Amino acid sequence: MPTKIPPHAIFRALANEARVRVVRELSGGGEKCVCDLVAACGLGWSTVSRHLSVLKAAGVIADEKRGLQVFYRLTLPCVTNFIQCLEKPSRYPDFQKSACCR
Amino acid sequence: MPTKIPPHAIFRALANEARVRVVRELSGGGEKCVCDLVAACGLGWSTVSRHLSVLKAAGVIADEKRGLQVFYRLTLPCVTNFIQCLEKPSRYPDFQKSACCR
DNA sequence: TGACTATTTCGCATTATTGCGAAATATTGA
DNA sequence: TCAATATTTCGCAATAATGCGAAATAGTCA
Repeated sequence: MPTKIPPHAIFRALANEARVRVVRELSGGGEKCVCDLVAACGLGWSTVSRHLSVLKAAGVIADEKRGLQVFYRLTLPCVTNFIQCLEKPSRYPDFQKSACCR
Repeated sequence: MPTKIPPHAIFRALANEARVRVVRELSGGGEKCVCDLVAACGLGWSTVSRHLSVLKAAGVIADEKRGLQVFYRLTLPCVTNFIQCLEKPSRYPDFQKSACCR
């Protein structure tokens, strides 16, 4: 059982456009190899690899090596839900009336 | 209507222990003055004030001045839900079996 | 074994974040 | 108007994050 990672550390792991893009790519439960994620991010391999290690250290994703390739998958599906909530058009209502994430 | 703030910017706003603490203090829909939040964070006034401006710029909280004091409230309740999810003990299961945020 | 492929690690330069204290701003009440 | 209170803004120093390319590592296959 991994050590408990505090919420702000999870947020920190997600506080980057490329890392959110990785989460998006993995949303739905599928796996992607690093090559796919590099293509999706539009950044260098070494950069994406480090982003992946940040997400993995935070417990957001997990990896599995098969042959030459490493495949990543999402381990924290609620992140997907939350991102979807953040993208609803009705995102800025008053607390009382909010339909966001409910 | 404020400009749409991308998810990673929301995550960035929450990527700090003090700012998450502020969100916690405001969870439930109540208001708090800056003095309360300074006490809750255990940091200097100027530091907390800047944290509040970061959260406000991200659309996570809103402020209202009444008399000498400024009161803050949460505008994005799904953040509370997400934090609660992150704190569930069953946070690190496999994607398939996860009960997190469901 | 040796070449090839996929990925990670390292070191660097640039930029962003964090916390502080001092100073500025705004509101209230004598 | 003047002083007191509540909060924000500013400038600074220290630390962290970001992206890159080069080099290292690991697995596959001839």
